[in-house]
Amino acid sequence: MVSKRERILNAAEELFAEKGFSAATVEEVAKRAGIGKSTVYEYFSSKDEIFRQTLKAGLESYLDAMKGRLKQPCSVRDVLTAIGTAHFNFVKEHTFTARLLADEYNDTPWARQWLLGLRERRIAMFSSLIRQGIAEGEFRLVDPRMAAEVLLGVLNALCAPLLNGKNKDAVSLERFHRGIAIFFEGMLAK
Amino acid sequence: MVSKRERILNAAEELFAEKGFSAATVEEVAKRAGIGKSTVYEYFSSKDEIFRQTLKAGLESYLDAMKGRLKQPCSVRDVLTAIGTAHFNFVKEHTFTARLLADEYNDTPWARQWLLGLRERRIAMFSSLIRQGIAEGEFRLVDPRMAAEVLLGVLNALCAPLLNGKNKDAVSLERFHRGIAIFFEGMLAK
Amino acid sequence: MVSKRERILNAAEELFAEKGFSAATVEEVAKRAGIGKSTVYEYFSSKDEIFRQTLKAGLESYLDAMKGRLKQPCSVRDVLTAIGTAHFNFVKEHTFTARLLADEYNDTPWARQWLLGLRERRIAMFSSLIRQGIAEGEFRLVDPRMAAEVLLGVLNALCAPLLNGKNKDAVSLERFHRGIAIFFEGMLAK
Amino acid sequence: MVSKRERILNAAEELFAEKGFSAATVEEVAKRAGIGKSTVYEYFSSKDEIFRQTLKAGLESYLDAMKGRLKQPCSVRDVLTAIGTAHFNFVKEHTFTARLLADEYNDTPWARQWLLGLRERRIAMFSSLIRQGIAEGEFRLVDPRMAAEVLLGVLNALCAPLLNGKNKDAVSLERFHRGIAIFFEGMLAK
DNA sequence: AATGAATGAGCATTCATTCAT
DNA sequence: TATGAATGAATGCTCATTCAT
Repeated sequence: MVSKRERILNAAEELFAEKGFSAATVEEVAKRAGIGKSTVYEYFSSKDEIFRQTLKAGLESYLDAMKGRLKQPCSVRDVLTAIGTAHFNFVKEHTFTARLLADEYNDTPWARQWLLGLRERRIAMFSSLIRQGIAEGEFRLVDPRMAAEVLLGVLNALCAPLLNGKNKDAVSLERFHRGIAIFFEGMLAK
Repeated sequence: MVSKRERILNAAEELFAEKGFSAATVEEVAKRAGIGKSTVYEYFSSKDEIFRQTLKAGLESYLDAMKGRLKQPCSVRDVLTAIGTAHFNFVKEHTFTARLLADEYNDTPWARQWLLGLRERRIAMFSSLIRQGIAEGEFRLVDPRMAAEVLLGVLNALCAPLLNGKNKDAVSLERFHRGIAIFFEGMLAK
Repeated sequence: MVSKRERILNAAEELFAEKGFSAATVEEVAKRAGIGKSTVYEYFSSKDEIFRQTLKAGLESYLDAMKGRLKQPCSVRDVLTAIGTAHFNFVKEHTFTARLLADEYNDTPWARQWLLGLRERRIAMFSSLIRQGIAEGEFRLVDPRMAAEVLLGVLNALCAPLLNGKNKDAVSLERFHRGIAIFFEGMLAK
Repeated sequence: MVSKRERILNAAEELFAEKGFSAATVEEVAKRAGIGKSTVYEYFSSKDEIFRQTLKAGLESYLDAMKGRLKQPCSVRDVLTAIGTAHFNFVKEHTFTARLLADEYNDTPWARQWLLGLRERRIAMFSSLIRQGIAEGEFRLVDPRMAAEVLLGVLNALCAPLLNGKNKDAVSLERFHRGIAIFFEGMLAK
C-alpha cells in the first residue's frame, strides 16, 4: 500500500500540473488524496513545502530514469539517443511531472530557480557527451553547450504532444527517433 | 500618449509574466498602470478577460513581427532563418510577452488551449515552408510537420536564455544563427 | 456621525474586554461594528494591530481624563482625591477600556508589556505627588513609591465592582471616597 | 512520584498563566507534561475542564495556605498581617497560580465568575475579621466590607511586582509589611 | 469616465477532539 | 492505559468584484 505522504505528493503533482501552483488548493489536494484537509498538514508544513517536495520527488525520479544510460560502449549518438528515449518514456509515464519539469513554469519565483537549475544539469550532461563526440570525430566542430541547448529543445518539442494531446498513445517512439535524427544529421562530421 | 487600456494591458503583461496569472492581483495591475483599481473594470469585465486580451495582444504583436518575411524570392532556408531571426528579436524586445507565449503555461486551462492554438499556427507556417523546401529539392524527404516541431523546439531552446538570464545582451544573434544551422544541416538534401 | 475606524475600535474594545483578545474573532468585531469582515482590514492591517490601536486609544483617553487635575492650589490629599475621582468616573464611563487597562491582562505578551508601562506611569505620577506631600509635612515619612503602589491597589479594588457588578449604579462615589480615606488616614502625619 | 494528572495540571497552570487560556494549546500542555496529546483526554474531558480543575486546584492550594492563621489569640491586626504574609508567600511560591487568581482574568466568562466567587470568599474572610476588630475597639468604625476590599487591593498591589518583575527576590517581605502598615494606620481607632 | 470604499466568497492554516491500536 | 494519526470546524486574511459618488 502506498504511504499517505506519497498519496499527497501524487495528488499534488497532478493538480499543480493541471492548474498551476496558485490555482490549486490544499483542499483539492486532500480530496484527491482521499484524506481530510488538515491531515495534509501532518505531513507537510505548508502549501509551499508540498510544492517543494513534489518538485524534488519529480526531479529525482527524472534523474533516476536517466541513470545507467551514460557509459555504454557505443557511439555518442547512441548514448544520446538512449537518453532521449528515456526522456520520452519518462514523459509518457509521468506526464504531470514532465509538465512541471518543462522549461517554462511561471508561477513562483523560487520554483523557477529550481527548475532552471535542473535545466542546467541536463545541458551539462548533454554538452559533456557532445564534447566527447567531437573529440572522437563523430560530430563536427560546434559549440558543445549550444548544441546541447538545441538538443534539449528538440526533445522538448517532440514530447510536447504527450503533454497536451488527448491521444498520447498515437505519439510514437519511432516518430520521436526520426525527429532527433534531424539533429544528429546536422551534427555529423561530413 | 498611450491609452489607458494599453497601460493596463502592459502592466498586466509584465505581472502575469513575472508571477503567473493566479498570483498576480488586479490591484497590482492597477497600481502599475498608475490608475485606480476599479478603473480597470471600466475597460475589462474581469481578471480573466484581462488575461485573454493580454494574450491576444501579445499574439497579434508576435504574428505581426513575423509578417512580410514569408514570400521572399530566395531559398526556404533563408525564409525560415528570417522568421527565426524575427522570433529572436521579438523575444529580446518583448521578453514578458514571450514568456507568456512560451510553450508551457500552466495556470489556467483555457489559456493553455489558446496557446496550443498559437503553437499549431506556428507549426503550420513552418511545415508549409518546409514542404515547399522539400518539393524544391532544397531539403531532404522528412515529415514536414515533425520537422516543423523540431524547428520550433530549436527556436525556443535558443531563446530560453533571453527569458531567464540576467545578461540578456550577452546572448548574440550570431550564436542563435549557428544554433539553427545545426537544424538546417540536418535538413539539407545530401 | 462616528467614523468607521472608530466603530471598529469601539466594537473591538468591547469584545476584547468581554472575551479576551484570543477568544474574540475579527468576524465578531466586524458584525458588532455593523460592517463586513474584510472592511476591517481596510482600516487595520491585522488583528494584532486592532488590539494595539484599541489599547492606544484607551490609554490616551484615560490619560486625558487625568489631565488638569494635577496642579491645583490645595492639599496633596485633595489632588490625589481628584485624580482618584477621575479614575472612578472613567471606569464608570468606559467600563470596557477600564477592564483592558486593569493591572492583569494575561493574553498576549506584548500587550502585557504595554500595560505594565502604563502602570509605571501612573505610579510615577502618584509617587511624585506623595513625595511632595511628605515634603510639605502633610504626609508622614514613607517610601513614596510603595505608597503609590498601595494607592493604586486601593483605587483598583474600589473600582472592581464597577467592572463586574450588574448594578453599577449602586456603586457610589461617596463609598469610593470613604475607601480612599482609609489610605489617607494611614498616610497623615500624626 | 507525581501523578500524571498532576503533571498535566502543573503544565496547564504554567501555560495558562503565561499565554492565557485561549492562546495555550492542549498539545503544548501535553508536551510540557511529557505525555502524548490524547493522554490528556484520559484525565480531563476537555480543555475547559482542564482549566476548571487548574483553577480549583489553585484555589484550594491558596485557601490551604491561609488556613490555621485565623483563630490565634492575638490582635486582629496580627491575624490580618499573618494572612497577608501567607498571601505574599503564596504568590512568591506559586507565581503562576497567583496570576490565574489575580482579580482580572479576561479570557472566559465562566472563569471570571469562578474567580469572582473566590474574591467574595476572601472579602468575606477579611470583613469578618475587620468587624471583629471594630467590635473589640481595635479599629475605628468603618464599613467592614469596604475596608476588606481596600485591604485586598493593597495586598494585590504590593504583590504585583512578584508577578511581572524579573527580580522577584528583590521584593522583600519587609517592604510588604510596611505597605500594609499604611492600611492599618488608617484603620486604627484614634 | 474614474475611483475610493466596501464586501462575500474563498484559502491556508490551526486546534480541540476522536479513533484505532 | 497510552498514544500517534486523523479530521472538521473555525479563524485570520486576501482578492476579485460591485457600489456610490
